[in-house]
Amino acid sequence: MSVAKEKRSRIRDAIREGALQEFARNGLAGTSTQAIADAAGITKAQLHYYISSKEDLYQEILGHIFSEWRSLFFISSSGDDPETAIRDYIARKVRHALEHPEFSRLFVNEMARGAPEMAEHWDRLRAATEEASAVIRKWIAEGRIAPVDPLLFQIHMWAVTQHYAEYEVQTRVLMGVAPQAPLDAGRITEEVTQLFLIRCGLMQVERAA
Amino acid sequence: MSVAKEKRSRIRDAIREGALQEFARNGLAGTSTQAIADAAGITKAQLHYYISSKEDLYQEILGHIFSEWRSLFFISSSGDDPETAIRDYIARKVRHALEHPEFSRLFVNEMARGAPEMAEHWDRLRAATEEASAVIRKWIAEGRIAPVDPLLFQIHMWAVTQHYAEYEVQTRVLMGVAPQAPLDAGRITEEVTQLFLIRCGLMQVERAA
Amino acid sequence: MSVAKEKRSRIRDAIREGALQEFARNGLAGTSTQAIADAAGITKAQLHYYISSKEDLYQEILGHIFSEWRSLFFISSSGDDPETAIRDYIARKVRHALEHPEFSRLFVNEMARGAPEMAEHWDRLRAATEEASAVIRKWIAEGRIAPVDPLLFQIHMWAVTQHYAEYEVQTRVLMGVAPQAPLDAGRITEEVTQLFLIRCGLMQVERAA
Amino acid sequence: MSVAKEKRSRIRDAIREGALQEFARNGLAGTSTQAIADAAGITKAQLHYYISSKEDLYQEILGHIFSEWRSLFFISSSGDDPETAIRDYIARKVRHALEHPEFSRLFVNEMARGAPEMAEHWDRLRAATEEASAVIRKWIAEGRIAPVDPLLFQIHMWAVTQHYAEYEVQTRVLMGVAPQAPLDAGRITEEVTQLFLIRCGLMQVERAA
DNA sequence: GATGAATGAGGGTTCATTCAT
DNA sequence: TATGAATGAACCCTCATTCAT
Repeated sequence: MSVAKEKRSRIRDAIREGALQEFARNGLAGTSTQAIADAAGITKAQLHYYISSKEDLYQEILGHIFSEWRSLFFISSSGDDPETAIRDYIARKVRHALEHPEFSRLFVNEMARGAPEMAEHWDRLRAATEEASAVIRKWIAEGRIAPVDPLLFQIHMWAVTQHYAEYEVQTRVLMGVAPQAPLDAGRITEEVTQLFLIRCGLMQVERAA
Repeated sequence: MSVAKEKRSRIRDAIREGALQEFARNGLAGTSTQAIADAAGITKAQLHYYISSKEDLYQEILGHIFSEWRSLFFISSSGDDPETAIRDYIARKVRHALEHPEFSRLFVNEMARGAPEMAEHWDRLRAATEEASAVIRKWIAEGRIAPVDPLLFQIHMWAVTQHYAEYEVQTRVLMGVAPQAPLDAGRITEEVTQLFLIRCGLMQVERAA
Repeated sequence: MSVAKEKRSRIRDAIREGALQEFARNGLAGTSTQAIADAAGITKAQLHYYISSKEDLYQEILGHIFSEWRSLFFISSSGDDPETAIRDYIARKVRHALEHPEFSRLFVNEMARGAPEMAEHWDRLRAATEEASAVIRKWIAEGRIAPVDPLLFQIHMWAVTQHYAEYEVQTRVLMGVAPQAPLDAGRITEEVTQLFLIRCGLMQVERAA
Repeated sequence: MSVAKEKRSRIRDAIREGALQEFARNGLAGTSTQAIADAAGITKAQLHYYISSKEDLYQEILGHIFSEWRSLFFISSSGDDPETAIRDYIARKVRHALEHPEFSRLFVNEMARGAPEMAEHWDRLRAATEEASAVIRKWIAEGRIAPVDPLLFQIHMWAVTQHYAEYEVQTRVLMGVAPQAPLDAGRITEEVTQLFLIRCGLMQVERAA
């Protein structure tokens, strides 16, 4: 019984994983259930035994991504000092973008479609963002960082870090990194961190030569 | 004669426009020729009279985007001083992202697929980027801006400005702007400009309160 | 005026010629009006100005072939002696098969379809064949040739000679003749003639070695 | 299980049979998958579940015909005496032409197109023909038959017997046989056999009256 | 006459989903 | 559960023919 359950669970994971890859690559409409079944190593008929429809599977995965991101994608409101919070956030986010680019790709694809499936998630996103904005505003009020637009500051950090997932191919071309080789996470994290720490006065610009 | 030519030209434009919208929304595979025809206000058979195939139309539009971008998307190597060059670049790019978000959306979608149709364009992109990097390096060498990684500096400006096109829906939600209302281009341009000018020492951080 | 007429006539000939080639190659259903127009060196719209429909053009060509054949394809009932009549017939037919194989190909293709368009021609064909049979029967009655089945005798001459048009490709392969090089008409005519002359006692078998 | 397999096998046979009929009638280009599906008594979508493409199905059938013919269409090199070998060959071939005329029709249709799909079969055909030619040459050398051109002798036997399949409609008209009634196989076989036996001295011409 | 444009029907094929076993 | 088979709707595209200029 437990063995059967475990197998079922393994198949479900394989489906989620395969579907994520395929949806991220080709979008909802551009992905065939056959492709998902192949990626999961099962037959198409078997796939339809585990899912109710392609759309539902897509929805489920979107929700999955969303919940994973809530922990990852917002400046923590824990007691960290601003610099630590920002450094951690950027490092975490860059690492995630390089290791799991499919998440971002599926996400941006959904945005391109006008995010019809996201309606139910917007409230939670807005709330989490507002929470982080409050933290930033507090930092500003306490004189711990220079004044910034809290919302746009977050959006820009998000934008820059996401970019490495979404434009991986282009970044490889521009940085001269071969398809399979890893991108230089250190160089990226360093430069991104500087950009935002300097912006809010937590780091000084190097003197010009 | 001229009337006929004009009509033909109008139809061709309608096709390009409609196809751009649809491809940007649903990608190559996810877009049906019926949808393109509808968007262009013509019949499917008529569409196929004007194009040779969906793939070719896609390619043509991709090339179109690419050539438009060459003028828009790189820091000009003209004699501008660094601040003017950066300000202009960001303003131009933000405006474009807000007015023609489909361009970026089609582009990021193509990236997600691994950019199979871009092969022929990479060389030109790399060359243009390298040219801009040379300009930035010169600025650094001349002590006109603080040292930055020239390539990543460009990538990040690109990332932040593109973001407003790609994540328009989300941005609206977070900024509380209704679907049809315009986003606050001034606020965005201002904050983005500050981010990058401060980074390279061309603007000072406001003193914390 | 006469010049215009001549041009029109030239176009009509080009259409017939082109259509014959195409129909012979790909059959009625398998031939597109575009292909015919191309072969005739005109536009598709222009073609439809000259013909009323693809089917009608096909019919016309079939009739054309048929009338050309009436003179070619039956043993002449003129006063020739049997040997001359048979020799002439075979020589004429082999030459025609090698020079205008399209005729036979279109014909056999029509047969394969059940010859739905031939209905009106059958009577004339049967009459002509019967006429020739009468000649043969007379020859037999007069003791000028050995007894043969007059109808089958004709059918077999027809079959063997047609074959060189219909199976030209295969014959080339078997005889080792390159695609553009001419088939050995002399060898073929000689052997075919012997076959039928020997059959009706007008030529002796070579003694076995 | 076995029932399912049997059903599948029956469907496959129905497809092959239906496709053969349709292809023989209208050629590759002129045959629609709908027509094949109808002939096989299945839906178009079902057809495409069993075949990979129309072209592949055509190829498969062509190969099928070809392999069936290898045993049928060459003078056996077994120890038969010449007369038996020739008599058997003709009888076999006439029977086949009358019973399975579609084979020949598809074949001749393929020839008309220039036999683009036959490339891979030519070698085997040439080899088999050459083998039979060797047998005939041996017969001649041994004085068992009169000298003939071995290749053309084969071609002509082939031509005459094929004819009854390819021109069945015309033959019916000329012989006055109603569409469904059987052709007189005996009369045909007899006359064809005489033609070739007489040619090679294995039978005497009847004395003229 | 000639031609670019248009169109309704149909071409081959794929697909998400269901069904029977 | 799992899987071959089936299906109706769609998909991309071509075609014979007509129309307007």
